[in-house]
Amino acid sequence: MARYPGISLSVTRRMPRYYRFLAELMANGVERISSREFAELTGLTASQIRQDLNCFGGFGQQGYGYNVAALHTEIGRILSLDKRLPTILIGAGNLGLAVGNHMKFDEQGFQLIGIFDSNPQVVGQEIQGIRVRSINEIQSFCLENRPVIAILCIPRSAAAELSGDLVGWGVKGFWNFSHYDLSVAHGDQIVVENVHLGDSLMTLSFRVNELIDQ
Amino acid sequence: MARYPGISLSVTRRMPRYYRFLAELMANGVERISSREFAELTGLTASQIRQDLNCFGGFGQQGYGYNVAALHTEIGRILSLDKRLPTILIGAGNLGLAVGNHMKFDEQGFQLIGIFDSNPQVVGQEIQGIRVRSINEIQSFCLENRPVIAILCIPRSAAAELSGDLVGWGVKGFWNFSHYDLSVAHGDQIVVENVHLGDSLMTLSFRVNELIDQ
DNA sequence: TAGATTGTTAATCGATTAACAATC
DNA sequence: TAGATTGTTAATCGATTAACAATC
Repeated sequence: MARYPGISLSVTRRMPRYYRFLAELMANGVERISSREFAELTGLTASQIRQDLNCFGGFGQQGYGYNVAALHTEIGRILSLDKRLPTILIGAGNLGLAVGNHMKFDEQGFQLIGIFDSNPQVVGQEIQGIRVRSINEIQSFCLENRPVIAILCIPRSAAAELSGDLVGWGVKGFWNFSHYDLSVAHGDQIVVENVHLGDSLMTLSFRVNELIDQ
Repeated sequence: MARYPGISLSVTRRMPRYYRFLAELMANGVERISSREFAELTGLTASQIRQDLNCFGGFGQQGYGYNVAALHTEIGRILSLDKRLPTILIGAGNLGLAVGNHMKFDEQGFQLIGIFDSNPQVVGQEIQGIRVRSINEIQSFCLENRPVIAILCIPRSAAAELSGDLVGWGVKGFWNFSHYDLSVAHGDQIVVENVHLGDSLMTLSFRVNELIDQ
C-alpha cells in the first residue's frame, strides 16, 4: 500500500516547492514561519499551504506556526529524498550530458549507476566518474543491476522502441525528456515525469504574445 | 487586448501537446481525425479536446472530424510559432549549452540573438554561430537590441540579482531554469515559464516510492 | 436521407479558498 | 489568560466530463 494514498498530483507537485523555500529560509537563519508568511513568500495562499501539509500530518503548532528545519526534514522524508533509487541515463548528447552533470541525484533520491549511448564516439567517455556504455549492453546491464528509474534523453523514435523493454526489465519510473508520450503507452504500471521542453517553450510563446498584443 | 482573452493556463498547456501529436499524424500520412480517435491517441477525453479547440474557434466539421494539417497550422498560428521574438540566453554552463544547442528556437517562435556568461573562459566561444558575450555587456546589449525573452540558465542568486534589471530593460517573458521564483517577485507584468528540473525530479521520487511501496 | 461527429450547454467532479473552532 | 495560528470543515470556484441538439 502506498504510504500516502489519495494524495493528488497537484499537492504532490507543490511539495518540492515547499522544500526548496524551506531550505532557503534555513539558509537565512529563519527558525519559524506561519502559513501566512510562507504564503506571501511562495505566492500561494495560507489556506492551501495548511491544507497541503495536513495531507501528510500535523506539522505545525497553533499560535506558533511551523518550525522551518523540522518541516524541511519532514518533507524530505515524505519525498523519500534519502532513498537511492538505482537510475540509468539513456542518451549522452547535449541534453543527457547537461542533465547528468547538472543534477544532484544523491540529494534528490536517486543514484546514477549507468549511462548509455548509441554513438560510438561517446561510448567509453566518463561522466561524473561513470563510463558511458554502448546501448547494446543495456539489456544485460538492466537484468544484472535492476535499475528502477530511467532518464530518457533520446529522440522520440528511440524512446518508443526502448520503453517497452525497460518496463519489462523492471523500470518503474521515467524522467522523460523525449517527445514520446510514455504514459499513454504504459498506463499506470509506471510513473512518468515528463519534461517537454518544446511544449514549455511553445506555451511561453503563446503567453508572451498574449501579453504584448495589447 | 489579448487575442484570446480568458483562455485558462490548463487549456494553454495542452495546445503544444496537440500540436506535437498533429505533427506526428501528418508524418504518418493521416488526413483527418475525430475527437474520439485523437483522445485515444493523446490519452485525453474527446470532450476535452473539442472544448479546448472551441476556445479558439470551430476548426472541426460535423460528421467528419478535424483536418489534421489544417488544425496543425491553426494551432501553430494560435501559439504564434511563426513569430521571431528576440531572445537572449543567460548562462552558458552545462545546462545553458544544452538548451542553446538542443532547442529549435526558430520553429517555436523565438530568435536567439545573444548569449551571456560571467565565466571569462566561456566568453568568446561560439554556440550556434553566436559569440558568447560577457555578462558585463548585457545592459548595453539589451538597451540596443531590446530582447523580449530571456532564458535563465544561471544560479538562483544571479537570477535574483539580474531579473529586476531585465524587466526594467523591457524583457517580457522568461524561460526560467534557475531556482529563483521570478513570478513571485514580478507579478503579472511578465510571463514566466519555469522549468524546475529539481522539483520534477523530487516529484518523481515521491511518486515512484508511492508506487513501489506496496 | 442516414450516420457520424462536432459545438455547446448542463452536470459532475476536484481543487482552492474562506471560515472558525480547537489549542498552543 | 489573551493572542496567534493551526487543523479542519464548509463554501466557492474552476476544470473536466457527459449529454445532446445542430449540422455536415
